[in-house]
Amino acid sequence: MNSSKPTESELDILQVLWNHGPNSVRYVHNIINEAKDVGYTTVLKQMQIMSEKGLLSRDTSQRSHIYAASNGEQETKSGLLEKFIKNTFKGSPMQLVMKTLGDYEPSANELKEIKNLIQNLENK
Amino acid sequence: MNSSKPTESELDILQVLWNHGPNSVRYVHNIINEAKDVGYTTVLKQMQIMSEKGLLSRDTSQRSHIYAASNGEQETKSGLLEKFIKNTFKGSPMQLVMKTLGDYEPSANELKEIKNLIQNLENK
DNA sequence: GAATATCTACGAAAGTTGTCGTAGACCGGA
DNA sequence: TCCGGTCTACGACAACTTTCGTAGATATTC
Repeated sequence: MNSSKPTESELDILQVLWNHGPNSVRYVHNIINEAKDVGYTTVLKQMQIMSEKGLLSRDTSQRSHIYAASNGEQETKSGLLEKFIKNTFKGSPMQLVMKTLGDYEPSANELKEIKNLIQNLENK
Repeated sequence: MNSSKPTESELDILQVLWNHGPNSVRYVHNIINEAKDVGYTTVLKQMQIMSEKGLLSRDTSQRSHIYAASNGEQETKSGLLEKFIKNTFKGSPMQLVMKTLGDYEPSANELKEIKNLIQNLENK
């Protein structure tokens, strides 16, 4: 259950693995380091811990271990979303949607996209 | 800046103060205790810390201090929302909205509400 | 084959969050 | 006036997160 609730910096690592597929610590560190300054062994340690927790799996057959996300991106984000809605919007997905639309005022194209999705939902 | 980014349990306290107005630790503790078991001094300590952080203000003129939320509910939630979108949805509010609608499939009435909001946004 | 670079493993430390126990002040009723 | 209840303040602790230094093993290069 904890596996679907990564912390903030764990999420950074997962994003890299989701976007680029299974990779080494070196690779992940390079990507993350572009956005924020962090030591190599910091990322290494974090990925080892994530491995223990079950968030990542790893292939240790080569000297440089290859890590992969255990759970899918959508599944994991659904877990985080649920928790966020519960904590911040009293469990009401609608409140979240309404506030997001209100706060960020989507472009005409984006509104179209949403309307399409709503259309699909209505036809169910 | 930190003032608009309360932690989970800080948010619990803020919800009570937003919903019921300025109140004592005793009052807040009673409400929170209905939902989850937590000691009185735990809530007290937390509210004292929130006071130091600036999340709460307090009136100490009576023996029982009265606490009030420093920042508004909508403002605070906007801050949390922004952070969540940044961490989890690469900063894209649309991704969040689409995923929420997909995950929770709102009722016909709720869809109507969203369409109304979209209508309003289009007329701007 | 010696020096250099790269990797993992381990341990430690600092910061954050959430939790309470205890002490001491104060208040209200018997 | 004394006792039980209530209040704040203080400090401590455990769990979790984030960070990295160092050591030792293994490749790579000249």
